[in-house]
Amino acid sequence: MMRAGETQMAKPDKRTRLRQSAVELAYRQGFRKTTIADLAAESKVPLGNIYYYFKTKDELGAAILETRLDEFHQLRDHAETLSDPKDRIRLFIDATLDNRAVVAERGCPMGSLCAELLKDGGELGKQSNALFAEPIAWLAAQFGSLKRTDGAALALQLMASLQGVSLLAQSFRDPRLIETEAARLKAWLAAL
Amino acid sequence: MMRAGETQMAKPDKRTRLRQSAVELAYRQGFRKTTIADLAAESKVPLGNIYYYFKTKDELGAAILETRLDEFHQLRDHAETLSDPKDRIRLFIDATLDNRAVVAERGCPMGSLCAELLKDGGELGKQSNALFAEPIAWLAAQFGSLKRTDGAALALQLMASLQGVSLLAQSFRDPRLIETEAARLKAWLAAL
DNA sequence: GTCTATACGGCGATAGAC
DNA sequence: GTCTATCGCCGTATAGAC
Repeated sequence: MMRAGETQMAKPDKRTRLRQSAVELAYRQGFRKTTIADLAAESKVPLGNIYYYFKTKDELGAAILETRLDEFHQLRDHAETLSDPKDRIRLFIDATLDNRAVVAERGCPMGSLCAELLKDGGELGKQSNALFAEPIAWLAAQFGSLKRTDGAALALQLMASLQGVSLLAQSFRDPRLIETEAARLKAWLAAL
Repeated sequence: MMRAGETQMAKPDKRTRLRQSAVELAYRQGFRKTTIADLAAESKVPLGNIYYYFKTKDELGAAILETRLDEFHQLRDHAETLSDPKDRIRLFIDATLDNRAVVAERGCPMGSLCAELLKDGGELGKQSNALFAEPIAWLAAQFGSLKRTDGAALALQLMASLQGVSLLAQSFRDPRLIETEAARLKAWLAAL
């Protein structure tokens, strides 16, 4: 039991800490390679206790996906405070650009996770689809606001470029690839 | 000692069978998820005997990378029988396009392998770099033959698009994404 | 709700007969 | 070179005291 006075100052509750640690570990070393013992060490929650919050490792994977999707939702909500659809799309490109240092080390937070879960072939692979489907649908809507009839195609093209360059930047451990491609994509966007 | 695949023997020897089965299994279900027992079943080589040919699982991984790199070399050699650099690049694009059905199921044979090995964080991840580095260098040379000074940038751009769309096609299980992107890339190439 | 100890299975790798 | 049996470790998950 928590003593009085610890409540306000305490770390986030265990479920939240577990989710955050799981997201971090899965991003750093992969979901499959991350063991419950790893998670126990990172989150400082005893191994057996983890199962009180997440009954299986797959439930943990679902929570990770949910967290990553929430991150996109926050980006989207921020972007929608801008009135120009091109500015909104620029903000999306900037999300990768601003993260280029870590992307060059670990890959795209969404893409590398999807790639892994898709190969694993379980139920999580199918669920991971939303991580691409939602951003693409949103991007397509933004391109649609620009009176383009090919919004869906443009959204796929943009997403593919960002995913591809993230993978290449990771392979070459070189964030400059992302700088180059982001600049090109912004020029392309401006010219649309 | 003679290695099969380098001979004209009617029936591939065990080493070759093992390598081929390992490539197939790693592509179908991932390298990490593939167990030596899986490989024994697929190749019909008894489990213990596998270790006569490959002392560790990592050696098997290195053989898989070598095989995938050889596949690119064959494509490159075929492409270099063509005199027009644009035709050579088109052949490279066609490699993904012609494979779109299986790419939409399992991802790009090179890209999905690199992504997995990079996340795993071992020595194989670093070795996998050649799978991107060689094609990109070759593509850059082809663009260079077109008197472009930005050949390296164009090569990265093309490779990123193909890798990205392969991942998206896999996620959506839809080979048509590859058709659309390949058509766009060919038009882009023709207009260079 | 929390935590220690452990069950149970599967994995890479080896031993050793043939 | 080949193959069966098995070792030792490590993974997920559970038992059960507190």
